[in-house]
Amino acid sequence: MKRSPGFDLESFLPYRLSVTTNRVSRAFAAQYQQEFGISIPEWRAIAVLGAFAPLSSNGIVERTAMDKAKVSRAVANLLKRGLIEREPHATDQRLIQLTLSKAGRKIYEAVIPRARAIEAEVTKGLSKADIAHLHWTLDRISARLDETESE
Amino acid sequence: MKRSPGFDLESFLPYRLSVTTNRVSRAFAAQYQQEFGISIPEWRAIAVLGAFAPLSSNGIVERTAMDKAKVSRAVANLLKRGLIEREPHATDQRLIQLTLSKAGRKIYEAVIPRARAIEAEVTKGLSKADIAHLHWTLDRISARLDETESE
DNA sequence: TGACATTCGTTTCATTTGAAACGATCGTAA
DNA sequence: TTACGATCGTTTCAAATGAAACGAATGTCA
Repeated sequence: MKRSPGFDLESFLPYRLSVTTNRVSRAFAAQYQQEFGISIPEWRAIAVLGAFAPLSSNGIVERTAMDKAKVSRAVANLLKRGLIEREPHATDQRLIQLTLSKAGRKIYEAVIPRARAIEAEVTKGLSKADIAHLHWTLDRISARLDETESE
Repeated sequence: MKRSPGFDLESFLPYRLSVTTNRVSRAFAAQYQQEFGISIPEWRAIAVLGAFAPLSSNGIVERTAMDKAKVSRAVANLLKRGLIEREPHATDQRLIQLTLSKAGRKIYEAVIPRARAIEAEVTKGLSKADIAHLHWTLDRISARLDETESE
């Protein structure tokens, strides 16, 4: 009557994903933190502002998969440190247009190559095809989650 | 002088890993929470105790990649709820032998097939080879992190 | 126009988190 | 034996987190 023989947590996919991802996140956070003094939420906000500014806070929410409270706090910090600038939206007073400041863009341009370097380091030993396959796999899983969550 | 043209956060591997993994974790946490009333740290402790009991708290730490504070809290909760039992180690008074109780094993055996089912659901559409490749890829990344961190 | 729901962003609240301090126990070496 | 450092597990503390409440602004529809 003994079921589930030899369940192995270490080969359980959600566990493996979680552990590996957390390690990667830590490695990155350490870099950003010590070299640029920014957290991961702040880095994400800077990244999308660098590419898509001007954006509202909600625009950042949509592009970073962070909830609005987190974005609000990240934005508040970046404003306090003068890395982004805000100005009211022309017609919709609820929206706030956010842009990288001079200093913010400087950090953006310093961080990007650094980020790419760390990404390359982590994926060293993987071929282009391996990496493409990983992205494809993550896409498939995400798609499955979309289906599952909307049931 | 404009560097880093078109950096795309959504194809940035650490970001993708983080977002996808968090979604998977949430989906699982919701299941465990509502069906069995246990958190992810608690579930992990139960999982390794189910397979390797008796274990000390430190044994759980080593097999779950959680820090000892987290394990300590999870163990305290499971004890309070009568899902695990503790008895002193024969020779080393610092160690505490932990085992699943009757009720704990019941939950363990109920959760395992459920966990496998959700895993199967998330990986639906992926072939055996795809999943094997994903595990292999995560192994490679972990190995790279091992090297990087020990430098 | 007015009433009502919705959206935006902030703030509050309870919970979770990891780092560090801690007491207790053990191993080791003088 | 007696120090001294290491290990085990708990607890404390400050920071991060997400859910929910909130005020302000906009959209919708009668």
